[in-house]
Amino acid sequence: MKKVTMADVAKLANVSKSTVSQYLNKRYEYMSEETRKRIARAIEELGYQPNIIARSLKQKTTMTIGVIVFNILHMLTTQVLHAIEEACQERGFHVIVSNSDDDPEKERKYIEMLRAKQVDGLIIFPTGKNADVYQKMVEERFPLVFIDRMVPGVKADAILLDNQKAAALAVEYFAERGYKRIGVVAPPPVSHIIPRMERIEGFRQALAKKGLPIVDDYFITTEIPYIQNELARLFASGRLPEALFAINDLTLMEVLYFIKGNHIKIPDELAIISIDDVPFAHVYTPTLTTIAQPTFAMGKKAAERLFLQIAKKSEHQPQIFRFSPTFIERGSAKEKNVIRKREVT
Amino acid sequence: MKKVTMADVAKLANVSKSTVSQYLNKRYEYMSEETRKRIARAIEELGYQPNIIARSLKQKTTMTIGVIVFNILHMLTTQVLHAIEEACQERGFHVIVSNSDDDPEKERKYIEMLRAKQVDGLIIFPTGKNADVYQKMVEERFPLVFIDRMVPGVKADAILLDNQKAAALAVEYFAERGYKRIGVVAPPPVSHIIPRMERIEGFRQALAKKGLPIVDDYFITTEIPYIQNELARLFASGRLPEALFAINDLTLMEVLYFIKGNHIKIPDELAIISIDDVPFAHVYTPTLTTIAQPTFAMGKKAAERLFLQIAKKSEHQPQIFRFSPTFIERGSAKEKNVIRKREVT
DNA sequence: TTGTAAGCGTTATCAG
DNA sequence: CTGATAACGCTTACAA
Repeated sequence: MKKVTMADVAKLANVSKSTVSQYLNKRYEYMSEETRKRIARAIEELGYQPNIIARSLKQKTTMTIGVIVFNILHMLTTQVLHAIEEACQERGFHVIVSNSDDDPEKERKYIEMLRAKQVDGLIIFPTGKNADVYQKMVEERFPLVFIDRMVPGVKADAILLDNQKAAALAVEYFAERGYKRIGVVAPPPVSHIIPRMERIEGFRQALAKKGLPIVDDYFITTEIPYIQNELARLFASGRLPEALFAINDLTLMEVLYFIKGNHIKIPDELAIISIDDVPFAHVYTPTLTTIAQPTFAMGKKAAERLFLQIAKKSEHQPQIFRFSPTFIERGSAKEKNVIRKREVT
Repeated sequence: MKKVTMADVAKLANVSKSTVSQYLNKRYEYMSEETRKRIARAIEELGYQPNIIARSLKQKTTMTIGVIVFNILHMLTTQVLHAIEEACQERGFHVIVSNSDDDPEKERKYIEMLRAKQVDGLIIFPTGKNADVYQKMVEERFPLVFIDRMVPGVKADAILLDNQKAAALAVEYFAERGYKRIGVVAPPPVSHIIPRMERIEGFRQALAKKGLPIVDDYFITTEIPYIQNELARLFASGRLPEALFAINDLTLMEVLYFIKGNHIKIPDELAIISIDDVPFAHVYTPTLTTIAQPTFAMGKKAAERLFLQIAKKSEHQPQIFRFSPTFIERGSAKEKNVIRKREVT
């Protein structure tokens, strides 16, 4: 498959490459109707397709951005990706998606590769463990925005949920309905995963603020695969809380699985609120009360901030954006201690 | 932000660009220990990063493939994308993801753009409406594989579910358990969306084969937003079937929503089987009997076939791969007409 | 209004 | 073992 190049078109149309180039870049203002047509015909005839790689080399811009996610199967990821893709589409950008699998090594390698490929900017759901690499990028003024997680000390744009508020929303809702023994389910808090810390800490503080007991046993913070065990142990000992706050969709799934396996009734025996408005929340029985992240808005904002940086690399003031969660009241948490008839919610 | 190039490294190391190039491509066989070290040091010192764009221009290969999906929020898409990404990762390829939104125009534009960007191949979840464009690619021997849907007349690799079998699996399961009035829920059958046709037709044929009545009213084939209405109309008229086959995750959600709104009992009043093993199938009440697509295997296969084509463009025999669905028996369809105690499944 | 020629940062082909 | 030198396909001054 002989690639046809600009030179071929030029030859056929009897003009020079530069004229063809002008044509392609729609600068036909100073071009005779005549030549324009000849070029158009030549292009048509040869089935010419410009080679953007060559152009990129010259222009030093690829109209491509990279997105590195740490968990491509996470619901938040999918939705944010969707928003980013859409925003890019509008501006003629393309998106290279890479999955770091929450492995800092992989993440580092991807950043390097993507930059070698000359992407115009990077949106990262950071593992949090490559502060040096991130820092280098901001020093070089390479367009960068973090999303979902941020990295302390690295002065870059970050798009985050107001995690503390999300936790408070859950606790307050429970508290106002008479729940006292409230637990949280999360992966282990580790210092470089900020949202996790904020959600767990926010939960603790909200509890304190409401004057509710803080019981260590009710902090189920262990890796996803062990959550079942932990929950089972509590249950067996008869010390299960009355309400549970699941800090994301993955932990929610574990909680639901546990509940199902043990024939526990929601919300009567155990009330549930989770962050992330899972797609089946409204068809589940009972319907699930959740705290939604504005995923679409977040993705869009991330893209916008990136474009801003790309447009004027120099004086960009990095900023942290906290998005407010939305409380979606459904049926998995209700007034406590009220006898009601059995109903489908 | 002066980009440091190979020339800079060469100068600092006191060698020529070609030598540096050799070094970068790990051809140090014929290189003195001495120069190698000098180059390494120079690279280190300058923080040199190769520019892959330049290399691509020369080598005519970008180590990048494009994936065009028609619905980025569909569960199948997410999972297949994950598999593709992983396969690419292993071979050092990158993936540009684009969403055609099932709009042929957009799809066409994307194909063009991506090819202009010199991607080494394309994996497409086709809208089905751009036969001419697809055809041109196969004629040019441009690496291409279709997934999920295929395009009649276009001789390209296609990775598909055995849709007929999937439908038969559902019908047989229902039939063997005494269900007679079985319906299907799907978007409208249109000739260019093959899996839809195959699933609906497969359903019809399986019904015939089992000697079950084929009732027009039980073919609920309308756009997603109208499914509720359609279902409601049937329900109001008292002619709701005993069992429903949902042809994908999106239609399943509609069915579940309807059921929930009308307090219908699964499986006693209405049994359900769907294609796509939704993530909440095992925590739903009752648990959901589904027909899973081997999404991961399909994505992997798609990538493999594409790499095969990329490796030896010339003699590639296009092939259609039919993947067998897996029946996952859970609780949303049971023996019919048997009184059982109420149980949590 | 159009052509010439010099890059862009690599790789590849040959000499040396 | 190393170095010139010519591509790769396009853009962009600068001429004409």
